[in-house]
Amino acid sequence: MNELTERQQQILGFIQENQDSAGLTPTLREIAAHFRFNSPNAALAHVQALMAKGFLRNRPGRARSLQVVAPNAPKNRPRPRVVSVPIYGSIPAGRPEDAAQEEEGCVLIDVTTLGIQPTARTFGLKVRGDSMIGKSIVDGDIAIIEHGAPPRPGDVVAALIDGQVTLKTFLRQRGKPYLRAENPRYPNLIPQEELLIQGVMVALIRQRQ
Amino acid sequence: MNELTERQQQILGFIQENQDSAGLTPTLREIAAHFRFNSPNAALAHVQALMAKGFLRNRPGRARSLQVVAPNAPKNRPRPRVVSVPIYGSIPAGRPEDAAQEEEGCVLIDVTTLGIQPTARTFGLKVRGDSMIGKSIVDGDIAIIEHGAPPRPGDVVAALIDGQVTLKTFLRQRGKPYLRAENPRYPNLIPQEELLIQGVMVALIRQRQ
DNA sequence: ATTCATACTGAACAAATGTCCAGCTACGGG
DNA sequence: CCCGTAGCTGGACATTTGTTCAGTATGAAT
Repeated sequence: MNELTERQQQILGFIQENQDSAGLTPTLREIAAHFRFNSPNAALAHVQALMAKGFLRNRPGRARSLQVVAPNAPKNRPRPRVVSVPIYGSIPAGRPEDAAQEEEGCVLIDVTTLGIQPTARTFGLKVRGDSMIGKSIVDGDIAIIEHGAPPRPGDVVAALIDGQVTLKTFLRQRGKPYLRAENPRYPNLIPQEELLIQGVMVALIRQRQ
Repeated sequence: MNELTERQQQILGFIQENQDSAGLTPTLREIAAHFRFNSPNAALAHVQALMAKGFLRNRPGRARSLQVVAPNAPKNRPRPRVVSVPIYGSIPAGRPEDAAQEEEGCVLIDVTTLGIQPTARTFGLKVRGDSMIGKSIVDGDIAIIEHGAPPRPGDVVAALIDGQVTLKTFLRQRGKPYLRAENPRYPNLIPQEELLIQGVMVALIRQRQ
């Protein structure tokens, strides 16, 4: 990986900061104005060097099309589709998108990682407690749930129980569905009414404490 | 909050999808092309309606300056920065960016989720085996490693042992570092030479099998 | 029948923006 | 001394892009 000059690092940082804060990719003239260049060509020269070194790419001739590329990413790899997955601490009732719910940020994941359709309604569920420790799902983890997907036996699902959404393993016994906790300290759940499955867990994310 | 017409919802969604996936805000002509309008003015009319209803804002006269304003989202929320994290099955030796390594795709995660600096050198490591089951890290998981971060006692680290990179818990005993497997079937590792730490695990991702 | 809102078409223009060319200075290495 | 690289200046041009104006069609409400 080529080293960046000091000026190149500054310019790359400026582009990144603008995209983070204003959500707007700066133009060559805006970059030139920031660094007090008298010409957009100076900015263009640095940007071209950064592109040659694999830190930036653009769409030639298109306005504000600079994109920061992670240096270790393979070249010309089609950029995977990212979905923004809201994370909920709990979902007391109803639909994930109810505004009254306790939202705890979001996470961006590409759909290939999740193995789901880009249009799927997906949300994250903050795991509380240790009922799923047998499947190495621990307190604080974030379960990525695909809403509306029909569960298969063995799937970890988000189910609505007593007005709370909780994770359990979905199984069938003699054709009847039930939910199994993966911790012997918790009982299985055999619903008397129709089971309300919010969705199936498609991925798990654990963050550093 | 004003209701959106069907077409307005479609156009808003198109803008959001482009920003999420391509990271590039579409122009009025690109919106018109997508919806097969014959005139950018049609797209402009919808965009102006969305701005009047508070779902979009722009910088007048500036290219690609449409920004989605989520009515329920906090104001001025900084857009999360996504890093593309390459996933390696193993890292036999040396540096993660060695091209000869066995790469198994990548994952995009925003840096806030990872809790790291955007410039950090980060890679994913496919977990093999069950040596870390005591910390609920199982075979097939993807450990997101921040390269070069100094480990603290208790951190899970990617260490180079016998030419292989493996995950272990980093600890010190009487000032000397050693590595603990989180499975009683595996011994602790007290290195005779300097410990080669590739990085610290900052997150874990588990995908549906 | 009229009015209003929605959803466009068509054309033109000004400004923004990327790109190119020619050129300069300073510095380090051979 | 010469060459290559980095880091700019200055200017010009082509293209992209936002914006404006005038207009039509449709459906719903009055």
